[in-house]
Amino acid sequence: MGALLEEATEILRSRGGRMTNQRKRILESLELLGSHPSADEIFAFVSQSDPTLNLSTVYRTLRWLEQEGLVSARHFHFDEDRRTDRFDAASPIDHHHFICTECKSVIEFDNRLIGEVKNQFSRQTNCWVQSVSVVLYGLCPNCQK
Amino acid sequence: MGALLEEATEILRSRGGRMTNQRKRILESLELLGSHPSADEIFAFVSQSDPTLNLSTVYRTLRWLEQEGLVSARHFHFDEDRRTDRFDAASPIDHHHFICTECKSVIEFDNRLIGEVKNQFSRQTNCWVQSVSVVLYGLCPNCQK
DNA sequence: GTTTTTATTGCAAATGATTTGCAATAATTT
DNA sequence: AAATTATTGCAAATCATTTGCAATAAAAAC
Ligand SMILES: [Mn+2]
Ligand SMILES: [Mn+2]
Ligand SMILES: [Zn+2]
Ligand SMILES: [Zn+2]
Repeated sequence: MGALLEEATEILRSRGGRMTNQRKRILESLELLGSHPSADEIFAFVSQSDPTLNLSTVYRTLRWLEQEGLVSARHFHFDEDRRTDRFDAASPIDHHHFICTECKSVIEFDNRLIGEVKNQFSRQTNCWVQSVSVVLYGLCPNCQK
Repeated sequence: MGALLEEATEILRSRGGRMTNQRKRILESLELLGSHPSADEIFAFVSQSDPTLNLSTVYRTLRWLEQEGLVSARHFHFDEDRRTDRFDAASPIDHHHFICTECKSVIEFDNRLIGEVKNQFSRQTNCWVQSVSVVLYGLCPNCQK
C-alpha cells in the first residue's frame, strides 16, 4: 500500500537487505503519523502493537531511510525542544514549514518566489545551491486569540 | 568599543547584573570570531588568554545573550555536525544564510522577496509570522569542481 | 578602604537525544 | 532443514548542553 513502504522494499532488495517486521511497522507509522514525528513518538506508536521493539531500531531505520533520501530529518528549532530530530516522510524537497510556537502545529507550504530567491543568490555569488530550507515561526489563527 | 559589549553592559546594569572578566572576554570573542562560532570554539579561543575559564560559563553567557536578543542560536544542519549550536552575533533577524556543505563556510545574505513570501503566507493562512529562517545549502565557488 | 551582600563562577555530576559494540535472533540462500 | 549473515535488543558509550552547589569576586554599604 504505502508508497514509502514499496519504495523502501525495493531499495532494500537491491542492496541485499531484509524487510523485517519492525521496518515494516516503522515505515507504516511514518505514513500514519504524518506530521513530522520524532523517533520517540514513532517508538511509542509502534510499541503499542509490538512491545518488543527497541528504540535504537527506530533510529537505525530512520537514519537508513534518510540516507536513501526517503525521509529527511530536521530540527524545528522551538523555544525548548531544540535538539530533537523530527522526521519528514513527505517529499523532503519542495516544501517548507510554518511552526506555531504556541501549539507546535506545523503547516507545510510552498511558494514559487523561493525558487527566485535561490536563483538570484546563485547568480550573484556563483554558489551552486542544492537545497533550500525555509521555516516560518509565529502563531496559528487559533493561538492568536 | 564593540557595540555588543556596550549594549550587553547596559542591559546588565539595568538588571543588577555584574560585568565580569569572563563575560567581557566572551562578548569580545563573539565579535572577533565573527562567523557563527560554537560554544566550544568560543571556549577554545578565550581559554588562550584565560585558561581558568569554564565551558559552562560560556554556555551560560551565550544563553543569557540569547534571551536578551543580542545573539541568536542556530543549528546549521550539516551532514554531520547536526546538534551543535552555532551563535550568531550579528543582527539576529534580517539576514539569512548559505552554507557550503563541503568547506562549511557561511555566506550571509538577504532578499526582499523573502518578505513577500512571508506576507503571502500570512495572507493565505491568517497565521501571524514572527520570524523567518532561510538556509541555502550547496557548494561555494571554490568547492565546485 | 574595609566589610557586607549576593551575582557569578568552576567543578563535577546529571541530562537528553542519539549512537555503538556485541551476542542473540531471524530473514534469505543454499 | 541447515547454513549464512543482516538485523535486532540490550546495555553501555557519546556528545552537546545543563544544573546544583560551595567557593569566588563584583558592586554596594559602611
Ligand atoms: Mn514537512
Ligand atoms: Mn549570520
Ligand atoms: Zn497554534
Ligand atoms: Zn566551500
